[in-house]
Amino acid sequence: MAVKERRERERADRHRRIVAVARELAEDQGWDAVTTRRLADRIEYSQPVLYGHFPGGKDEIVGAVALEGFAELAAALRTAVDAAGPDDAVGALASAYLAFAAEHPEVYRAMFDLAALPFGRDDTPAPLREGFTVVRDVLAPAAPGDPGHYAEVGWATLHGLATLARAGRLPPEGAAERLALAVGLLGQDTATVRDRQTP
Amino acid sequence: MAVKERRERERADRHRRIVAVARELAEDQGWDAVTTRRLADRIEYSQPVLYGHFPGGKDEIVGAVALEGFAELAAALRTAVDAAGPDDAVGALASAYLAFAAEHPEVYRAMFDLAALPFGRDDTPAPLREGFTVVRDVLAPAAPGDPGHYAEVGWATLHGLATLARAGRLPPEGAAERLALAVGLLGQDTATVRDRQTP
DNA sequence: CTCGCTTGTCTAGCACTGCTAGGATCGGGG
DNA sequence: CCCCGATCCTAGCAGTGCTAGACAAGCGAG
Repeated sequence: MAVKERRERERADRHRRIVAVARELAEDQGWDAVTTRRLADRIEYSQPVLYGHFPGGKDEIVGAVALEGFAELAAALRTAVDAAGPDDAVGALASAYLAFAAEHPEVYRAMFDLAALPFGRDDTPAPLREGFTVVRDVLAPAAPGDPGHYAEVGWATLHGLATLARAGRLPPEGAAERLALAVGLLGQDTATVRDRQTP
Repeated sequence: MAVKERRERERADRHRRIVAVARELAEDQGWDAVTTRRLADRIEYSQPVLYGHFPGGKDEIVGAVALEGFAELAAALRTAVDAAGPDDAVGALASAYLAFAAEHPEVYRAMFDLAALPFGRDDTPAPLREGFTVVRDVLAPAAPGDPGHYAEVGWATLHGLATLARAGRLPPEGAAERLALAVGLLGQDTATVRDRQTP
C-alpha cells in the first residue's frame, strides 16, 4: 500500500515545515512572536496538529530549531577550519563561531538560552557532540592540560563573547580586537612552541 | 507635614519589598513563578500597585533585581580580590565570579538573560560599571593589548563558563580544572613577566 | 465641622499565551 | 457499499501581563 508511504512522507514534510516556519518566524520577529497559534496559521493547520508532531509542545519545537542550529554551527566551524592553514586554525574557528552567532542571533538564542537539550548524556544527538569535537581538535595542540577541559574553556570564551555582544554589553567597534585577543589567548601555546623553534 | 514624609517612606518600603519578594520568589521557584498576581499577593496589594512603582511592568522589576545583583557581584569581586595577594588576584577574581553565579543562578539569569539594562551608555548606573572596573583593574597587568578589551574577553570567559555550567553543558566535576585553565590563560602575562625576572 | 477634591487602591476585564478534550469528517479495507 | 479507524478542527480551560473605571479614604478649604 503506497498510501501509507505517502502519508508518512506528507507527515515528514509537515514536520520539517513546522521547524522551518518556527525558525523563520523567530529569525525575523524574535522568539516572542513564535506562538502555537501563529505557527498553526502559517502551516495552514490547527494547533493540535503541532502536538501530533511535537508532543513536548513549543519547547520541543524550539529544541528542533536548536538542533538544526548546532548541526549548522558544527558544519560552519568544520569548513572554516579546513579552509584555514594550521597556523590560523584557531583564528578561523573563533571568527567562524562569532560570525555564526552574529548572523543567526535567534537560532543561537534557541541553542543556548531556550532549549533544554540532552547534553553530556549517552543519548546526546550527534550534532550536539560534533561542534565541540571540532573545537577540541583545533585547540588540542595548544592545550596546557586536558584537551577536553581546555576546549570547554575555549568554547566558554567564544560563547561569552557571542552572548555579551548580542546583549549589547560589548561595544561593537571592539569586536575585531576582542577576537584577536581571544585567539591570542587560546592559541598561545602553539605560538610559544613556534617561537621556541624558530630562533 | 510629616504625613507626606511618612507616605514617602511607606512607598519606598513597599518599593523595596516588591524587589525583595520578586527576588525571593525567583530564587526558590525560578523566574517563571514570578507573576504579577503572585507578586501582588505576597506584598498584600493588588496588581495595579506594582505598576505604580514600576511603570515598565514586570521587566522593570526583574531589572531592579538584576541591578541589585550587579551591585552584589561587584562587591563580592572587590572583597575577594582585596583579600588575595597580588599573585593570585586573577584566581580570586575568577573563583569569586563563578561562585556568585553558582550560588545565585536566578539572579545571575536576571542580570544577563532577562533584564535589558542600559549598558555602555552615559546614564549607565554605577553598579553596572563597577564590576567591570574590578575585572579590568585585576586583568590589566596581564593585558597584552588594550586593558579594556582584554577585560571584556576575560569577562566573557567567566560569563561563558558560568552560563554553560548552569545550563548543564559542562560536567560539574571538571569545574576546578576549568577554573585553573582559565586563570592560567588570563593571568598568563603576569607569569611570563615573573618568569623572565626570576632566573 | 462639613464639603469637595485629590490621591490611592481595588475590581473586573481585555487580549493573549500554551495546551487539550470532544466531536466532526474523510478515506481505505472488508 | 458500508463501517471503522485515523486525522483534523472547534471550542474551551487556566494562566499570563497589563489597564480602564469604579470606589473609598484622607487632606485642605471654607
